[in-house]
Amino acid sequence: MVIIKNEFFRRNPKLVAIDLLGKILVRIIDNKALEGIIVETEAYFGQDDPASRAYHGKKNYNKEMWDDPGKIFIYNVHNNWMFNVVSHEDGKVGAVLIRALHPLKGVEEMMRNRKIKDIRKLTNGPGKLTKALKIDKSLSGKFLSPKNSIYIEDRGVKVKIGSSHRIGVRKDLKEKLRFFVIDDEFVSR
DNA sequence: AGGAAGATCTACT
DNA sequence: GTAGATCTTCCTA
Repeated sequence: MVIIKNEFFRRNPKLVAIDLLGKILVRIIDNKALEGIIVETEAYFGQDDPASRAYHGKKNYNKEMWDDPGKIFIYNVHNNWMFNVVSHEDGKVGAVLIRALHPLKGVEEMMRNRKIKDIRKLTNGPGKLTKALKIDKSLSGKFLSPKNSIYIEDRGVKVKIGSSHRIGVRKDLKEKLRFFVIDDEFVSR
């Protein structure tokens, strides 16, 4: 039961993406905890990464990526909120996108937020998990912290990790930057 | 004012 | 499994 500190995110986003698998994302709503194991992530770099939001330089909608590691960065795509954590070494730019969770606690609450009954479709995609956990733009720019009702814990869960190219990306890098837990049914696709 | 977006849902072959 | 409609932010003009 260790809450992850901001320093965890002060390194290459690829390493952060790998290390986040098996960690627990905790979201507090009305004093109740909604929890899920992180089972799918993607790493994004800065201006040399054509798939990154930061590729075209600093803009209003992406400026958080230049901020300190550990900050939450949220953007909207097709009416879906994408949940990222700013991750980079000093002087660089980058973020890790959380793509899927394996629900642990507060499942009833999440189903109500999503208005569905099938648990397997509850949090198996980036836009789905933000709705289930009531994450939206208002959290963008805040740090992961119990103070802000959202944080990540390490409970020592061990997972088998696989990798692939990123999803939905038009111009991907050669490197494989999507990481997921092997044999977990909550991984998207 | 117009358009595009790292997705999701639904309805099928 | 794949294909097509969807509809909200936020960008560029």
